[in-house]
Amino acid sequence: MRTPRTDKVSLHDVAKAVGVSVSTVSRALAFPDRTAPATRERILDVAKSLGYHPNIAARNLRLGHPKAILAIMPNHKMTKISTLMTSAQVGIGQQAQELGYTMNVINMDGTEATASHALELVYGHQVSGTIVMAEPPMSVQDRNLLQVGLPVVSLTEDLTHLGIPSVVSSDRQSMMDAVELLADLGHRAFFFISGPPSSYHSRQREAGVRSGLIRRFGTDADLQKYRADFHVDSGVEAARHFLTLSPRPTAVICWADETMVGFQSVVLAAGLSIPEDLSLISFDGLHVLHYTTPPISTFDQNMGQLGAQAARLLIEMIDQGGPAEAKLIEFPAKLVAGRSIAAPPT
Amino acid sequence: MRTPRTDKVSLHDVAKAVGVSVSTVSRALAFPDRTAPATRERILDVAKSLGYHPNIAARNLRLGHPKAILAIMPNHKMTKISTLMTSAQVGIGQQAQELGYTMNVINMDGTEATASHALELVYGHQVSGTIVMAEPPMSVQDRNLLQVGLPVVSLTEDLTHLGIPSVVSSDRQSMMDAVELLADLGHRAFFFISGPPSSYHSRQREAGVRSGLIRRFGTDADLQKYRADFHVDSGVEAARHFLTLSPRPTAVICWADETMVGFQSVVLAAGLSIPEDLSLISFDGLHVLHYTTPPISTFDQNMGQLGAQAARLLIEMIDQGGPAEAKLIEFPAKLVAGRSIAAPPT
DNA sequence: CATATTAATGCAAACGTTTGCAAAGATCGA
DNA sequence: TCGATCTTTGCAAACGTTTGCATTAATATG
Repeated sequence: MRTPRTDKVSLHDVAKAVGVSVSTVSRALAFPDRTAPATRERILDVAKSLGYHPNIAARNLRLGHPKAILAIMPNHKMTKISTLMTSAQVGIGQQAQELGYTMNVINMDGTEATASHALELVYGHQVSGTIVMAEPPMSVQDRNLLQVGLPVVSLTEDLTHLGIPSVVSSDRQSMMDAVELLADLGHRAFFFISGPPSSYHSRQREAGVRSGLIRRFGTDADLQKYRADFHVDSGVEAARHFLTLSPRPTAVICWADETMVGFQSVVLAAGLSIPEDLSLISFDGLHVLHYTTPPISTFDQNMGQLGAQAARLLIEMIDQGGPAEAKLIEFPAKLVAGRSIAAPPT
Repeated sequence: MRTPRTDKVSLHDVAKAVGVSVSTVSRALAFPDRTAPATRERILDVAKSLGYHPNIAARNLRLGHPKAILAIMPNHKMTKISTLMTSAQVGIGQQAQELGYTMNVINMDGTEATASHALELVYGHQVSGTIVMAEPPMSVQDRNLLQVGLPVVSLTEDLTHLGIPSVVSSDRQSMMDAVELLADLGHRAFFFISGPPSSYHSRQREAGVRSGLIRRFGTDADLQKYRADFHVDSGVEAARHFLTLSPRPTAVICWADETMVGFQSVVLAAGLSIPEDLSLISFDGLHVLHYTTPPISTFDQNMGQLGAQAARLLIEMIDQGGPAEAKLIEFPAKLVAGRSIAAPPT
């Protein structure tokens, strides 16, 4: 029967060339000591000279696992300057590679076509597990990421309530620390820039700020709040609002570095001095915050490490077959000091 | 013979359930009109109720092509704040998806293990083409990205001299435009911050600056130069050097936004005013430059578009079988005006 | 009604591997 | 020298598809 030409050299080809069966060739390559030295050598020679390279797809089909994982990246349009997710991807990829897995990547864009494409990969047995980043586990028509039965790990969001093991940063604790730090310097009036209420991180971080205030002062009455959004422009809006306040809070805590960049650009342009007039601190650890004027203090998440952990966890689940307990792994974020914090003006 | 369990439902399963042969099931799904309405309906029903989803890997094996491309991302450590390559990846992924391809991603890290892993993917027929970004086409031992015979496209670097079709930005032309712009404002003393001489882009952009000067003034004698590197810290060093110059040039052209961010942070801290004392312009279109104080003018590359184009080109080559002519596709970069340019101080 | 044409289905091979089992060949102890 | 043990190799099935060809059933034609 007609079959697509491949001009590739297969086990069969080298077997024929050596005058031996396919199985011996396969074994000569996989278990060198389970085959006679003479034949093995001949086989290796011919394989090399013919330019044989095993077809991994065929092997994986036979073995019944694709040895590949899927990384579902968040919608790129949400964020203009953040490099967080790239770091996460690098971490995932490196770890996967070390464990013998390849990485497929899908960048979400909010369209159904893309979600569908992602599901095609998992339903089509192209990958044996998925890491979802900052996106709710999707479903399109009758297909659903959670129902397919393949392992899933959530990175950056706590989805343990859905039975999904999750790797996250210590949002809450870091924000409590931020409050403590500012309070120690003498600040009493706080301004928190949140993300959208739909954002897990925003909720966590706001909760952290409030807990910090309550722990320290017994109340969070001195907290004013502005609801911003993911990307940098919403920080601009937050700043415009902030400038209308009177009296103005002296300490600004922002839920995300990207938003903070927008905020800072406006308050600087308005003539405020940082940190003399205003102390700033935020969360994420974007490298660019070291190079603003002044550098801004932020909690670094080390997303590479988180990504690697997520990959380890996922592949562990894959290798042991079936989903494990939905545990939560939390990494502490580490304060990277800038020069954006000082005592409030007297 | 024993074979790994998969608990997946295959064509065979639904065929048995319906009481029909595998081939009819396959056809019922692929060519609905080439099968009797009654059976087709029965098959579709059973397939759905059993939860059948085709195994794409098996299909691709049979068809002889993996329907996947590989994106080789540059070493992430080179760059701390740039989001360029992420945009490129998004563009590639979207375009690939539209054309029915999936995307594997490898983030280079300079280790041989990673290069080896990438080559494993292409030699193992896991992907049918490769886009390489800002990395020389790698080779490890007897394996070489170019010799395997699969299509390769270079993104951001001109590798046409190696026979590789390439998609690039108009580095040269943009830099000539930058010179023109500054000269029109009255600048006569220029400072160019280059990247490492090994960088294709750095060479191109420097050439552009020199051509621009020569075109305008007949000489590039008034150009001073500092050799920086990829990432932001080298911009810091460039600035330290710049501050020692006397008299100082009034116009600074930087080869890359990331480096510019470092440069700016230092000259601002040194008390210089931009653009009153110093005009700044650079290249890449990083979004964060809109939010520095002041915003910095830069040439935007629209990497998403470039990536999509590279993917189209690659898949075209794949579908037509075999490498095409090594053409060069150049996209013009577009000036995004900040507030970093003005007439020189008198 | 017989035959030619068309539509619907089934058979089996093929994609490139891996591996349990069996067969053949070699080695050895008595 | 003869079974018994061990090593080396081959056979064939299996992973889940697709598809050329053959076969059967249904329909049309004279």
